[in-house]
Amino acid sequence: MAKLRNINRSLPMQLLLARESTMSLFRPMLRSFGLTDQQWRVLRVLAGCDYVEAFELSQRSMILPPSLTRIVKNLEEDRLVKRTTVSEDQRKVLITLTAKGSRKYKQVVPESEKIYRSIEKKLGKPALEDLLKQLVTLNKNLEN
Amino acid sequence: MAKLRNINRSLPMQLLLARESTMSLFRPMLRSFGLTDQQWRVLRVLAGCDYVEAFELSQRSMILPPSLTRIVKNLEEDRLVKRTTVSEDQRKVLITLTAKGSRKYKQVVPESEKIYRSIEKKLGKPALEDLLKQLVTLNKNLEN
DNA sequence: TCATATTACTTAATATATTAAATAAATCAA
DNA sequence: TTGATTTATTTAATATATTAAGTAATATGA
Repeated sequence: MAKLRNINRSLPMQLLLARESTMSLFRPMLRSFGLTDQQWRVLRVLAGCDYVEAFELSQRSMILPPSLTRIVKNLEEDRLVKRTTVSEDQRKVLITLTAKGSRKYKQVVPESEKIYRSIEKKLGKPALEDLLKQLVTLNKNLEN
Repeated sequence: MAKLRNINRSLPMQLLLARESTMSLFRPMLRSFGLTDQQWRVLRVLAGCDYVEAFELSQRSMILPPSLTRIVKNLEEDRLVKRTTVSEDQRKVLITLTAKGSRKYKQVVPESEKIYRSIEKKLGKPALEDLLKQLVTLNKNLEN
């Protein structure tokens, strides 16, 4: 019978496993701040600039537009972000962090970095750097 | 303000991106066979053995038990898998591939391998091997 | 042996992913 | 200028993820 490669030799499976091993270290911390993984990705992008268009936010947070609509709605109900429209193009939606959102972000950052450093310690900084470099290369080469 | 590392230097984000770049190559093919990513992961594990307990299937397909319950139910409705219980321990559920499921698996395998080889070509076999090795190491070292 | 704990799985509730279709504003072409 | 197209986002429908709680079968210990 046609045999598929073993899971240990499957790039998609190893990437899934790696993503899970990694996120499982951050998840409890994020939950303790009342944030889902995706909500944190959104806050993180918003913290880097004054406002972002929905489409760009979708790209940069790696969340598809339909999911983003709901996530932003929930974040808005929690008063962490604010949606506005820009008069020059009424189709576009701009999203910004509120003061409360900014405070939340600042609370999470040091905890996140703490976990990141513990990962660096477990893997070794050179190995981590090397892995990151290879992932960036892969992402560039598989870009559609 | 406390600043978080850039996304290009974030292991979780690069892993997410890499997983997406990779899966986006397989997804259209799987959909053309009427399979979701997760359904394929299940079929793939089942193809490797006569029967699997639900818990082991969950582990090996990287799908949490509550999701697996529904996925197996849907696969069962499509007549691709079958659920049975074993009398020695009535709590356990054994899942097996049906003949139809096995045929589906055999149809997908060569298409999957074709895509895999195209990835090997894009990245270079040594780079891919190296990346896989590093991911396996990461997964081992971050194991909880 | 019988109450208690554990195991294996399912249900439930909420959040997100994916694909397609809908909507409304902006642009383009005749 | 107006009808057709494109763009930006939202809605809808179905599938999956995550966490907590529930259920039934099995194992454990006094």
